[in-house]
Amino acid sequence: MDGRDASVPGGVTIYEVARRAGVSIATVSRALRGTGPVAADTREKVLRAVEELRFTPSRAGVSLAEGRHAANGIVFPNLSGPYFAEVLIGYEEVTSELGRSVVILSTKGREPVRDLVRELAGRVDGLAVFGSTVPGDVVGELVASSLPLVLISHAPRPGAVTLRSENSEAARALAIHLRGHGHRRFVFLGAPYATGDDVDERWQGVRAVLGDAVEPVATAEYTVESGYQAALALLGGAGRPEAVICSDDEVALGVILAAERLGLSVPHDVAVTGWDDIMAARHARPGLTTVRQPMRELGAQAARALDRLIDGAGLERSHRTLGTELVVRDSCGPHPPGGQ
Amino acid sequence: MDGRDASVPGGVTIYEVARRAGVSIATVSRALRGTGPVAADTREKVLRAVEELRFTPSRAGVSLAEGRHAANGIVFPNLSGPYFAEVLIGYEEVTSELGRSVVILSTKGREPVRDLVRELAGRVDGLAVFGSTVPGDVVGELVASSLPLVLISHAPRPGAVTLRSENSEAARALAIHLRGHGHRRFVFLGAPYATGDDVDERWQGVRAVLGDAVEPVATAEYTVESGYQAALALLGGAGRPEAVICSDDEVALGVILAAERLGLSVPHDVAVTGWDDIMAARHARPGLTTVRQPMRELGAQAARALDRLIDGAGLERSHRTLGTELVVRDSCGPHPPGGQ
DNA sequence: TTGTACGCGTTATCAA
DNA sequence: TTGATAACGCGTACAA
Repeated sequence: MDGRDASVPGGVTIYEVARRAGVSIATVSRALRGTGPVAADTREKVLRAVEELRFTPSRAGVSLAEGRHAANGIVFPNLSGPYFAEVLIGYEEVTSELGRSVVILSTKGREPVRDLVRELAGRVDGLAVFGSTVPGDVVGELVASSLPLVLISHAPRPGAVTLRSENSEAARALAIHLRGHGHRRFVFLGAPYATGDDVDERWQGVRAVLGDAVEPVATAEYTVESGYQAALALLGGAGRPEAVICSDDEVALGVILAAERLGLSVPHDVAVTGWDDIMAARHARPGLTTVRQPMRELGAQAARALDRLIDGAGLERSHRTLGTELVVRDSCGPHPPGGQ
Repeated sequence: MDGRDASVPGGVTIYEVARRAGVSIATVSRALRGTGPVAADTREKVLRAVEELRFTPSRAGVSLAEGRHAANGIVFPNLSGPYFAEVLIGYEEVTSELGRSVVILSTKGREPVRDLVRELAGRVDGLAVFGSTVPGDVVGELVASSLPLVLISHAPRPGAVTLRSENSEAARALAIHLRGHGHRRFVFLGAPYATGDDVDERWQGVRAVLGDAVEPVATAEYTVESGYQAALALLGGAGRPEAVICSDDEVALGVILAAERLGLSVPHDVAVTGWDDIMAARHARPGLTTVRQPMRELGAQAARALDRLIDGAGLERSHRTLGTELVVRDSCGPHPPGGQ
């Protein structure tokens, strides 16, 4: 028993197993994969040799011969907040269940994104890409290529399978709820970066209801820190809005922190809402009113769609929208006890 | 221009590029990799053909020829909390910078972990594995194999490179600080699962200072929810401890929630401390006293150590401990204004 | 400066 | 039931 591994460099090969078992490599392959007939005692010999040599087929050899990598990739901007991590959890779980490995790529602050994506594309059978993580032309290149592709949180796009959570209706419902609290002057904090992305849909939905009563204000990023900084300016000066509708929960948590810092009460002095329903939204004080988005399910469905695409099970529905749910807690305004 | 990709199945091959450019595959390879001499105009022709055909070398072919995967793996239990995600961020960043892809594997709730790890091991040049994610015999198998291996948050182990944050001293410092607040009856919530893991070191350090004054209490998991449930029982009954020292921040946040639910004030009625200094620790109310652990750095150093191991730059220090820092906020007890 | 040809580790076809 | 052997796509001595 020598402790060599079957990794590419200097690993045990199928030839050594074959020699040790006194058979040909074809027989070893058949015995291991269960393809084709193998006599019971022959199989025994082979399995023994495999065990003694600790043989694992070289993945590169298998990939080359099989014509597939048995791996899928996923591209996201970063993993700092809960959102992408949650989606990744769902994606990894399903992909792994389907017998494929998961290769990740974070694009945040990295330069030739095109090269990185190409490199990744070359080692997987399919790719899931978050909207807004990759320049449009690179997406175009991917779409043009024959590589199975799913775009997460992305608007419908011809030639690609897209997937996202519902934004517009939930945004309307949220705006209506806030107006019901009697708020009149709103700010949408975390203004959208790109037309058609998730945040843009939320903004459009909110504006459709509130019209000129809501003003968009940008943040540097969709993070707690950015929300905090933006809110210090927003809430500290004159003309403080009555309600701050945030692009997402992290920004909203930053606003709550800023309000506390400024000695303002949420929701009495200012109402705050988020989006996503990350875990901290429930734990925040006051509890954060938000829109729940099925983050893991988003990743899981992306993985399943990709699998179907790879297995070429016909053309599948090219766009899918997952349901969301308004979660009313205490940050949006006072509710009568026993009510909603 | 035909939109075929260079993925394994049916991709454009180097032969087609060579034919189109009117050269041999050797020249194409040289032109692309910069190995060996190529005439300027020849290179032009090759690059043009590459662009027109959208050629990307098949990763499987390259891996087989080069004898390396240009990919590293990482094994963790799950990605639910910030801890593993943060370490992963550091790991991915450095690994990517070093020109390698990152393949992830989550073991939580998955069954033949040994098979999954073997599968992963077969497609990477090196592996980072969190302590306690993989059965001991599987770790043994990995150590015995020739695959470069780094164990994160793991005790020193002959034959493997290990890496962890400092626990014992910080735990002592924390315990001493708490005793300084006048607390006398302690619970360590989130009792260790395994001897020698991070939490065990924390527990040992705390007990070394507090002796019989501290009692270990287990939680189902190291999560907010588990901490919450455990704390409901712990704080709701008789004999409530004066201070709850938690295995990590998430459990501690659960305790704070439970205290609030029970109408108890932190730190007045009960002091609470965590470990890790995740972002929510700062945002919690009261601010959570904790021990800061350099999570990203842990991942980054694991990646670098693995790289050195792979490039065979001699035997490197086989165990490394990263510094931690006691972060005193308000959850551990009242501090004089202007103090600490 | 360029091309031929072999090797990398598998899978799978086709004879035997 | 088994064994030669031809792909698979690429890198690279070695020869030209």
